[in-house]
Amino acid sequence: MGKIEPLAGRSDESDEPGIRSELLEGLVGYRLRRANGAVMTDFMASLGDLGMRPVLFALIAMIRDNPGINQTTLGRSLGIQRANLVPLVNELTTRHLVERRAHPTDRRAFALYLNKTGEAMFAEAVERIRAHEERMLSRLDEGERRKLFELLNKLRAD
Amino acid sequence: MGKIEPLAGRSDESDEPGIRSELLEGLVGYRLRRANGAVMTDFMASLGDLGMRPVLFALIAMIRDNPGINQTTLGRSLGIQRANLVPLVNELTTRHLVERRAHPTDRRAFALYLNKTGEAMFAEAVERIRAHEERMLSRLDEGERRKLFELLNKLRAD
DNA sequence: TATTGTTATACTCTATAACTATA
DNA sequence: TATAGTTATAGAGTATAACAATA
Repeated sequence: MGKIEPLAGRSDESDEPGIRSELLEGLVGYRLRRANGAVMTDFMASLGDLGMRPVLFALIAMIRDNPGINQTTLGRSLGIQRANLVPLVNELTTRHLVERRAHPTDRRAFALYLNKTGEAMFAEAVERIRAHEERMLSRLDEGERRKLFELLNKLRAD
Repeated sequence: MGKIEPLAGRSDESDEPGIRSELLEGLVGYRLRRANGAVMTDFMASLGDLGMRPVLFALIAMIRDNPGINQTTLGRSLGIQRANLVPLVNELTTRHLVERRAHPTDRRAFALYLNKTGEAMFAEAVERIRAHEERMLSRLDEGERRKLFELLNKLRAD
């Protein structure tokens, strides 16, 4: 049979007519950047009016599922540096979504908890994110979705 | 047989022991953000000393494969807004990697070209990116790589 | 009127170094 | 000595609005 096609049989994957972008389209880094950008844009369109951003939701979700977690562990879990976490947690406490309580054993640390307002925000956000995710994955069947997650997981080396 | 496992059979995908992150790990948005971050970090570690960043390389690669392209088309092809493209192209011209020439038919526009220095930079960057990409995809076999690209492409709705 | 390139601006994310108070 | 949280700061990506020159 013929030669192996570069990717999916398309010689020009750019949306711009007459513009070649095969080189970039063949790079995971580029694909991830574009896919990530598209998802971020839809996320903001879906939850922007709540004042929710991807990072803030990640914090809320982690604090909810790990009540009493401290900032260092939280940051390490999400790939966010301690220093960059501070203003984010500040934002959440200012908006009364999260509480900093005294840590039971370590007086250097805070124990983070979601409060009532935070729980309500989480519920509303999760609901919207469900629709948002469904929109992003709409062209993939169940098997493809599993496969995508599996492959993205294999990619992660962090 | 038994119930369907949520994802890949792991109940806790966090790297932090005792920390639950199933909710986030089940979101494409989160997976893409983390994968993208890991790839960006390795890219900078691999090409940072060249003064190369993912966006700059994307510009160079596109100008190389589309000599004479104008800034608006370039930006649209890469998902970068015209206004944000200006300082990036400025940086490339200042470093003598790219030239702005008069557009043959449209006096409002510039025609962008890679010059000698730009070609050399492109060659060196491509070589390093090859190794970088291989590193990122090392845990995926050829079939998995094809599949990943196919699925990422299906995801893109931009 | 619409489009190209541009300026200005603001927000967010990320990275680094250094400080304090506790461990 | 090391760690948790913090402050300060700088770089980079992204978004919007508005303008001059040209189509």
